[in-house]
Amino acid sequence: MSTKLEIDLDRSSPVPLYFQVAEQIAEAIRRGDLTPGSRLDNEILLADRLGLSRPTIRQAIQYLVDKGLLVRKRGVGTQVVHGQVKRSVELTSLYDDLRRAGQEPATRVLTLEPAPAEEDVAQILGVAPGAEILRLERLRYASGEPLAIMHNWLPLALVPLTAEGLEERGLYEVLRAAGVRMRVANQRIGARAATVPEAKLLAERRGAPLLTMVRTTYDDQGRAVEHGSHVYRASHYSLEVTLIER
Amino acid sequence: MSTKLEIDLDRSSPVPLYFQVAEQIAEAIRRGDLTPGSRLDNEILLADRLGLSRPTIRQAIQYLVDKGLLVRKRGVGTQVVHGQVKRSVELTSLYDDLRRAGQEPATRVLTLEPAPAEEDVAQILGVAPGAEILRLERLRYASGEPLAIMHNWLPLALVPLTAEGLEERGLYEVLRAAGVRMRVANQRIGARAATVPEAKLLAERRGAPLLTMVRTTYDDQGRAVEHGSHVYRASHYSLEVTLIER
DNA sequence: GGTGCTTATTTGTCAGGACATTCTGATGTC
DNA sequence: GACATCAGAATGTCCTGACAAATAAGCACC
Repeated sequence: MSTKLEIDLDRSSPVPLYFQVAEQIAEAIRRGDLTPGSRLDNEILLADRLGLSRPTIRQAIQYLVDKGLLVRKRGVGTQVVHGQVKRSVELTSLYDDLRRAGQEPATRVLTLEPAPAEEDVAQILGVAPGAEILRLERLRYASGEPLAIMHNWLPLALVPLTAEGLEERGLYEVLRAAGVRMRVANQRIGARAATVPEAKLLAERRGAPLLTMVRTTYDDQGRAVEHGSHVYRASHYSLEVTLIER
Repeated sequence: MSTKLEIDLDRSSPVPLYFQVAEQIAEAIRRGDLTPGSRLDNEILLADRLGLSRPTIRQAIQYLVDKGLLVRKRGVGTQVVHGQVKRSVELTSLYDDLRRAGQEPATRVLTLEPAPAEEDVAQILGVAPGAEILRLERLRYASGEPLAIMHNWLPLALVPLTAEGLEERGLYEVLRAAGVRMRVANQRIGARAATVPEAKLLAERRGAPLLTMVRTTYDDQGRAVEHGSHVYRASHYSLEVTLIER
């Protein structure tokens, strides 16, 4: 199976060589040039052909193995995985997900104000109880229908937020644009029946099943940057997660 | 912050050196010898002190960065993350989760029989429509209370399953013990109201909110090894997921 | 006193080589 | 014909060495 797999390298580019290789292999898989189950040339041959060292090739392949596109087996070789692996787990927001799905999302900001931190939220965000934090409440629509009620709490000094900005872009996008580098998120996903006010906001019956998600996001340094408690209309939304075991 | 951080290496052990280093650093973090925010010695110094090369040290650190325990910054150094990062995402089953939480789980096998594959399941598992596959239906209890109804479909030739085996161990444990190496899982999580038969089995009211999960698990090669459709009592269970962005 | 430049430190990337381990298939033996 | 043994091939681990890029701190200059 010696698919010749053309790879162009640009040594003057600031993009690392291993990443250039990885992207072009991934692209070949997406395009179908590399079919599931087909074997890649061995690392030494690849390195030789591209004029790179074996560690660089290994780094490229390792990157794709971590993303779940390739499988390595010692003594055998490297293969493209069978089966359609969806895109890997990412730190995305509901807004991003909806946009990717082609449904133009809309947001109504219900609350955006500083407020003293309740004890539990204060502990999660790592601030003193009673300290001022930003409280944010939004209603998210997709295709004109209400979809989710979203509560968020953020450290006050983090980033300047405006209602206008939050109605045009997702919270994550705003944070990222402001230079916040989110790295770890802890999510607890559950379900419960809608209360009367929730039902009213979401155009559901009282008692309708809601999907709930409580999430805390940490940055680079492990500092909490956002804590959110959201409810989704189960009839209109579900969450997708892909797990990859290393 | 020159925490001395003793690390013993056993060069005669078959355990890779980078892994020995990684485990002992992780252990030091767990023990509290390395406090959140503290900086590790730089890679070159570490390599020197342990008599290892820098790539080996880097591999050890990279392993822990991927697990979310450490953070690297160019020009700055490597730090232990602030904040309690729960254990990383893993391919675990409900059974494993319950056992870890100290609740002795119990299982009642309702159905365990070969059956012709419906079209949708056949496509997911990659077999011909109408081919024989194994259909499995279980009721899972925790602390004596019913918790979940679990439907699974598996390729017939995969592994011999017995009702006795499945009442003593989780499905994942049985599969793993039989040499199946699961690597990727795709989960869709949602919620809906309980139907009457579901409510009866789970000791809930009709219409009670249920957490639903549809999952397909793939092995090493990307072949589907299991497809499941489960419902959980939302009042008694929630899912936890940790995302790490690389 | 503040601003911009320089410099030291640290991780990121890359090269090339050596040996170990594991898996597959072929070969040989009983 | 079935089983054990062996050789080849591929990835896994580990080494040494070098330069690049980003960050932070100190320093000179205005």
